[in-house]
Amino acid sequence: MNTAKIEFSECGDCPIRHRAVCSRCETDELEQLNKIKFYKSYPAGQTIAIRGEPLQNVASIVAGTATLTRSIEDGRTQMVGLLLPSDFIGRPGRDTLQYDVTAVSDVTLCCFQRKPFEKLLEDLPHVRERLLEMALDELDAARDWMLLLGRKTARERIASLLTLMVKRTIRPDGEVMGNSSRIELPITREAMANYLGLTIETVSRQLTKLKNDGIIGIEGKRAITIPDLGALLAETGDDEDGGMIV
Amino acid sequence: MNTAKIEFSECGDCPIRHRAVCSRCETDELEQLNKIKFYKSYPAGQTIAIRGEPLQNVASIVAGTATLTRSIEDGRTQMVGLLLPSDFIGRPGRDTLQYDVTAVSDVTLCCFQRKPFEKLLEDLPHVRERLLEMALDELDAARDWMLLLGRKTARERIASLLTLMVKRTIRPDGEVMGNSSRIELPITREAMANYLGLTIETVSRQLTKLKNDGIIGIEGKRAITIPDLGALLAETGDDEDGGMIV
DNA sequence: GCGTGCCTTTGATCTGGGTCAAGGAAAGTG
DNA sequence: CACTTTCCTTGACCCAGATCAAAGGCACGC
Repeated sequence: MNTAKIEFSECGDCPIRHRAVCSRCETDELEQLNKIKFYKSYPAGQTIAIRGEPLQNVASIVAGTATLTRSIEDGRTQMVGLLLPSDFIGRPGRDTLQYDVTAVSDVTLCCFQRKPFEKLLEDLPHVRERLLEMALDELDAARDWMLLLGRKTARERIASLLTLMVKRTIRPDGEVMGNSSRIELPITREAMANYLGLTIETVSRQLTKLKNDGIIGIEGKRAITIPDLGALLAETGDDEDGGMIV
Repeated sequence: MNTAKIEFSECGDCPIRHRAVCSRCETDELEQLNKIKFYKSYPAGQTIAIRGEPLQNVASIVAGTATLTRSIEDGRTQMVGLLLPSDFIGRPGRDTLQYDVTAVSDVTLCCFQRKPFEKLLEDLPHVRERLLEMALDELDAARDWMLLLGRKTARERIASLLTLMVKRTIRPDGEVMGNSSRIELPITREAMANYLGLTIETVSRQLTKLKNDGIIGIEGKRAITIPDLGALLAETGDDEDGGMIV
């Protein structure tokens, strides 16, 4: 998808930049991190890691979209995390992953061998601090998602997801979106359904309903236009302040 | 409820013991923490904190049960966390809370003023490390709950909750439960419903169904007996290994 | 003992979203 | 260009769980 979009330089000298630490890292700290980092790419659709298998590396997403899913044998699947560039995979202090990680688009990771990384952490307070912040942000996001899964209607769920996508699309260039915007859904209907706790049929139906109501426009399979962001926001079921954490 | 059960000495010299740091803290580190700690109690039903209001303190639960909930104006409410003794409330680096915190039973908190606590954190690597661990555990728990909310049937949800309760009941004395056991539900049907993304009627119906199927016994309103834990586990919809993180 | 509330159970009915089934549409492939 | 394959949409029908409504307990104060 956009593997090539983010240059090496964007990932920067410090490999877990973006939401991560590096703005606060000292040069020598970066040196240490750089010594154990390496890049790895996965084509769209490929499994990056499977629940329960020992985890060799931790990584930061440089480009592409990956998903974190949890499922039961009978096939029911729930996405529990959407990983966009700057998100972190894996966790210090755990040697197995609790979830399946899958590349949705072509994905490039900036990896660190877990053991050395953990050892390094002890000397890198900035990184540890940033990891805590990120974990807490993810926790908030997960909890917001719990409200969605437990209490929201199908239409509200779709609207919430689109809102989330818009918000997360803003970030890379730091540009603030106007009232109207256009997003490329980085995921299939199936992934959307798994994220929202719905079926693909319901996702499809609600999308067309939102289109018919003039809340969104649909261009092809993946592009959504949003003529009035406020109108979409009003469909999410959230409080005005738009509590959803991205 | 059991306010008196946990003695001051159990909370120990280090106030965020239990799941928290203190086993690894040095004596002088404990000293520092103790200087800014104080206890606070809330009767059952009382609101401990409201979403959005500035957060003065962080705290560790010493006794009782509290809930973390997120809700929308129209009354829909989703519980996003069940706080039992040893759990932590609040987060360093955020000055407002994202959720409502409510005492379900009588609750005793071990509080720290947030600002001094945050400053202290800089010098207490053990505590920071432990906070990260706890955040990651909570994240895993939240994600497991997402699977429940997104994909499980009402019966599976009830069974999962009971299983969770059993597992969390074990901890305080470290005693391993036998195959059969008895738990006191610390929460009302309404709280269960809000936790599970169901209505109280459905919760009630599924509980009686499980009773009629011999999976559980119901004694009064709050006590549940589980003659065969394996049978209950089989109803949760989870993999055999019982992946649920407590 | 007798209300008065609160929580819980049970019943009857309704409905949002699931399930099953049948077509499109776009992209690749030989 | 026909021929899969993959993804998406649409329709018809169904059912788990929501909603609406009515009783039980049980604990409390008077």
